[in-house]
Amino acid sequence: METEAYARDDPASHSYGGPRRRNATMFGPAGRLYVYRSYGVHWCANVVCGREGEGSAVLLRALEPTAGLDAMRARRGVEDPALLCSGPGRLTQALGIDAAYDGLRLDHPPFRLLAAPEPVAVATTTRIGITRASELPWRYVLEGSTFLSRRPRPAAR
DNA sequence: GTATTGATCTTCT
DNA sequence: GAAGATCAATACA
Repeated sequence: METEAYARDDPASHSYGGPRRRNATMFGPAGRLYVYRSYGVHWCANVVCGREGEGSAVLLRALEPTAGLDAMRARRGVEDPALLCSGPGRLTQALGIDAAYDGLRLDHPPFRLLAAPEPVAVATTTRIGITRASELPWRYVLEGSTFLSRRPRPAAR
């Protein structure tokens, strides 16, 4: 439901400044998962894209829980589906993703790659939660979704 | 309702 | 020793 793009020549990106130990996965081949520790508390998951050595990735900021709701609730300790995966740290906690998943291919188990069921309406906004280059319009959300990391409104009434 | 802060890890200076 | 692609609890209006 919500993603953010990070590029090589992007001051907010981990790949900014070239390959290092932590961001090695970002510079690997596309289609892998890049997992890192955020603020010492959360895990964040990215999909590596671009060519090998390019160092770009897409941060998964929110998704709509459609399966395994009970497992997600157990891991999160939250009931409301709208709060299960609405944020990068929440998302990884709900899915049980940690450093062990860093570098894994998304087209191999335990993951699966599926085609989008239908065209979706995507809105573009500025990025969130970063201190550098936050003005770049590289955040992409599903139009009208109620599962975003920052709600547009407390449900129209 | 908005604003502030603690938690606590990895990397970099 | 500081900063950071965050979250949730607490403080304040």
